[in-house]
Amino acid sequence: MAEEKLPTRADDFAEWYNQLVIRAEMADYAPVRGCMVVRPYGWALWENIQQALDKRFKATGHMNAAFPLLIPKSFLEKEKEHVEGFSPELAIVTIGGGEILEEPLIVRPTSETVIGYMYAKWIKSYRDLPVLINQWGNVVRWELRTKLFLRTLEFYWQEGHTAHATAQEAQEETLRMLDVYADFAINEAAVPVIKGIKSPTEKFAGAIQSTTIEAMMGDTRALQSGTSHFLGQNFAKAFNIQYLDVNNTLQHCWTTSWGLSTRFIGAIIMTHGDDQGLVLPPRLAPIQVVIIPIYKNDVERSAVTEVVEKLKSELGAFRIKIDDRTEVTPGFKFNDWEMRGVPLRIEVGPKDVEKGTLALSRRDHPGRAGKSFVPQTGIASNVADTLDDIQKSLLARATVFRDANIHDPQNYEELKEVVTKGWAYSWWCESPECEARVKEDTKASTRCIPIDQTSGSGTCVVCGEKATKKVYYAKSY
RNA sequence: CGGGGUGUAGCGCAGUUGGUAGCGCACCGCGUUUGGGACGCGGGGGCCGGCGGUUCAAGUCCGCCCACCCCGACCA
Repeated sequence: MAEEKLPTRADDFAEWYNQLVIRAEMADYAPVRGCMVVRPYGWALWENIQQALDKRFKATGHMNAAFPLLIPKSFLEKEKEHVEGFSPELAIVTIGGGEILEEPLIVRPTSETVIGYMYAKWIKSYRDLPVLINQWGNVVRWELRTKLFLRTLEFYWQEGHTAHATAQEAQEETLRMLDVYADFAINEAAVPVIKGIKSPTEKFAGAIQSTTIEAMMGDTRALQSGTSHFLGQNFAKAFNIQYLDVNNTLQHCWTTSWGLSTRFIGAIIMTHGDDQGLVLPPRLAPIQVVIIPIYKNDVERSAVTEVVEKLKSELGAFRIKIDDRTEVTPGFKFNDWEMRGVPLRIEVGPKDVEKGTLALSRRDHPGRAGKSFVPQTGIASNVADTLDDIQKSLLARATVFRDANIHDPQNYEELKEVVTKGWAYSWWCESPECEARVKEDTKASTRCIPIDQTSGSGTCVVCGEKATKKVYYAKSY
């Protein structure tokens, strides 16, 4: 077993995160620098994320497919911004089967190019549109500074790629999928997110416009948790994705792409985690209820086991785990499962057998504070209600925390102060110079221009010029 | 790639003026324990990052490499 205490978040948030990911067995370091192994407990969480998203993708008319890992290097070069954005972080295969390849292959950093190539083959007529495809897969980006889940050389994600007849349709798709991400984040992961538009300097390489869901982590830094891009006709032109319209005129398609990655696991950890460890949202938690039998001797054991068996059948609708390890004490198990973030714990001991009760502990109130004694009868509906309540309270708590750490600086000096301890929400004249100046002075970047903002105008907090949009500035992961 | 740091058991560390390696946790066995991180006894485990040098003798001194971590230029 691991050592007893994690560093606290206040002491060292980065170290808290690193140790927690390892000790909760979410992931581990792989032999290659910057690569991670996602362990079964972490992958189970990812599978629940996948399910929640995939259901939504299907409901909005998308189908899954699989495109290859290897892409001809020349493909990347067909879109100018795209190649400039990605070339520094490409892994390139130059030898295959012992022979030097005539054309090097890149390990996909994202799949716009191959998918664009295929779409050009498949799309002939307006009747073929829209094409709505998603792929679940992995990509490689040769990052310099890595951190488990948040930034690794290889990561797992989904990338949706769609082609449309009109710009408007493609823009609608971009926003539709941003809504899907926000709905997923808020309602499944209990992670409050802000939907917004990336500044031109922060957008995806090759996009006309990128939108994002931004979340605030427990140290107040921002995390881009999902993105959706309107690609205009950039890739359609680079790959000749064309169709004949109703008037028999050849047109370029309008395309989009959108992605959410295993980074989101990091978002969940850093949004809800506390000094005891992980706190997983009930709807996504691999284990929703852990049951811990407590007994001193064989007589007690058989009586307790009987209750546990009954619980097992009554709680069939939930993801449960019975921790019947004999080599560790109940006290150890309490701490262990709290560290792993299981939302609800049920303890069954001799006293409960006698009184017809159970001890129920909520993870969102760690330690003895979250423990209450409840009757065995009606446990299934009690569990359902409690999980639901935990889900709600996690979202509420994270939202309160976020809003308490968004500031409204009145001038540039205040902005510089505020971004050291939270986010700034300020008028921005939309000039890249002001954006760059803030980054230079504070390390905080623009996160997004939120979509939901009241119209109006003010003066740019940096230069004092007229501004019609407010933007979030924050340090980010 | 620039600045700083660290390499000794799975992890965290100690190792004195050079004398052939130890502690805590984890792991294995037995017993007692078990309602908030149990205890006793007994075990297993090391090319001391690598190569070379000095020396009768190097974890320790010298040189050169290598790896990793932290901080600065890029990113879901």
